[in-house]
Amino acid sequence: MQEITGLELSPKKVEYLKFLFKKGDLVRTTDISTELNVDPSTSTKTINDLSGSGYVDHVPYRGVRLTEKGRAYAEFFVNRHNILSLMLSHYGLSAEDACSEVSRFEAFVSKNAIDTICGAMGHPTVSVCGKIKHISCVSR
Amino acid sequence: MQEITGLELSPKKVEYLKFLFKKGDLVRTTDISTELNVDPSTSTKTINDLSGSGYVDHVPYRGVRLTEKGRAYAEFFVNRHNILSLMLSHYGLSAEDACSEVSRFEAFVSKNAIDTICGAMGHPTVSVCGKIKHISCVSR
DNA sequence: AATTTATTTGTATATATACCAACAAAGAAT
DNA sequence: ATTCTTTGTTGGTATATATACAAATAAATT
Repeated sequence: MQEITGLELSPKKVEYLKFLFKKGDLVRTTDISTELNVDPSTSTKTINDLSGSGYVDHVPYRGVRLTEKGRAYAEFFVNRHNILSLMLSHYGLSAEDACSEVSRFEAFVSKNAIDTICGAMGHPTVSVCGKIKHISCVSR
Repeated sequence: MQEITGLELSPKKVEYLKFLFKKGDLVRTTDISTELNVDPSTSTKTINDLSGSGYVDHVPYRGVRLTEKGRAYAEFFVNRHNILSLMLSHYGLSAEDACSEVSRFEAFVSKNAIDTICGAMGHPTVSVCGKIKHISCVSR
């Protein structure tokens, strides 16, 4: 498995993986389109992209699920979101504001930066948005 | 002058304004292309865009300068960069890492968030990247 | 089997970015 | 001042991302 830099995927694709991770198992492309407010054809196409680069397996007309690689990335993406939200909440942003602010820029924050921030925080396990796991977080 | 949300311009356009602000006066499109590592044709086109939306004045074959509006935005962009860099440096990132990390995502952080963070920091005047001014920073 | 629903494919649009080649203007040199 | 050189601009083309509508197709339901 290659190194995660954190900058591999566009903001939208990060959303897709986080949603698939949250749902856990086989997910229908229509569920994705509902959740992310896009046309079903859009989610199918994006899923095809993600499938082509190995993040998901897609059985047409059946559903989508994360690959091993996709799961690892999704897990990082969720942690990244939570760590950044926690950070912003330390500077006076409400949970909701922190969360929505982070959603806009999280795709552009590297794994290196997240590992460093996470270490400086003492590897917290709870954020304002959800729990934080530390599977892949290198101690710094 | 309309309210600044901070989300008006793309990352590249933010770079353009920050560079123009740094240079101060009339700037040649070629200087921009050199600084931002883009083709001269690219900088000319982008400047035309920025001119169309009122951020710069462009006299073809002569140069570019910020409008009043452009200057106000650029000033905010520089402050935003510095405040975010300072924030990341609080979590163990070096000045260079903080600065380059922030460069990637700063365009997606709202003025509201920056004002809040800035207030929580006690309106610092110095960052790891440069000085911070507080002209337009609403106290929170 | 027929109909309805879900999904995919094909085509199309919009934004942002950027390169190259062709052209125009400005400044310098004769 | 007319040419030469440098600088700057425009037009054409291309990529990546994200999106949607309409048509086609597969699956599920009656």
